[in-house]
Amino acid sequence: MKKQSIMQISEKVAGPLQVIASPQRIAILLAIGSTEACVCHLEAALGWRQAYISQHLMALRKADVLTDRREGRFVFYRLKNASYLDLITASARLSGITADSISSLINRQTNAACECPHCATVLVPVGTL
Amino acid sequence: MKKQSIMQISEKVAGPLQVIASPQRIAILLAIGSTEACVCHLEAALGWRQAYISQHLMALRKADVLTDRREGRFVFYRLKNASYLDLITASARLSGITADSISSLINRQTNAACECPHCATVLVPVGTL
DNA sequence: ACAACACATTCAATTTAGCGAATGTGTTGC
DNA sequence: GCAACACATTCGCTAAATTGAATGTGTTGT
Repeated sequence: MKKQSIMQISEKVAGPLQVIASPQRIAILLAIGSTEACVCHLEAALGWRQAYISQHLMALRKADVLTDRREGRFVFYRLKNASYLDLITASARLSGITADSISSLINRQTNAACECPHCATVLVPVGTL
Repeated sequence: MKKQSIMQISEKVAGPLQVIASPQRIAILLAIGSTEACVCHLEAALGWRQAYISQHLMALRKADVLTDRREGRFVFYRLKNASYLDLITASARLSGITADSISSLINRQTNAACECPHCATVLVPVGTL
């Protein structure tokens, strides 16, 4: 009874880790951060092919890590649970990375190379025209 | 500069996660817990082949997760950094597992089915003879 | 309705991890 | 020294994840 239990629990615990445990997935989650981000934003931030990003997003969505929200032609992704960032931060500490260099990546909200409504609005406020 | 940085950091962050992210590895780390454990202990606790356990231990040792200490014929393994248990606990929370059911697994020190010096000493104290 | 855009999905090939089987290494007791 | 014990390591096969290429779907503007 106890021996079954430890493996049953371990399988559940491993679930979230297995989906996240890849450099690409980590980079995506960091790029999304605590806000929401569209695919074009991630394209600009990471410099990868669109289809490639969508593949990872699909996996993270199926694993219940991300939620998506459609707004016109754009689809915005957001962490379903902010604790995933804590998991990443904890793993970063174990890798000898300072909390600062992580949070500086997490907190960047907009990307100059991204043309989506969210980023564009911030970059070109109405008052300047 | 920034784009390179996010992938460099992500690779480092993914490191510890990739080694840990499997039900077997999680079970081993839980079985070791915050103390040290010999291979025979893990054999008794998990019910796996010895060579199979050693394979996982080897991987965890190469990834700097575990340290080993030889004492006679026995080799005792210990977490190199207790924060790995925090990582597991954090992932457990994300899986909807209570902290209690995790800590109850972590804290079991001895195993009746294990014949190693550590367990045997505790199970048969000198005063009872 | 059609073209352009933002994103999703499928398919196939390559790479990689998981795991059993066999064998090797270091230690103790006789 | 040799046999028994505790553990480590290598090899090879199978299963699964990764990723590029191609294509599909939904939305907007005209």
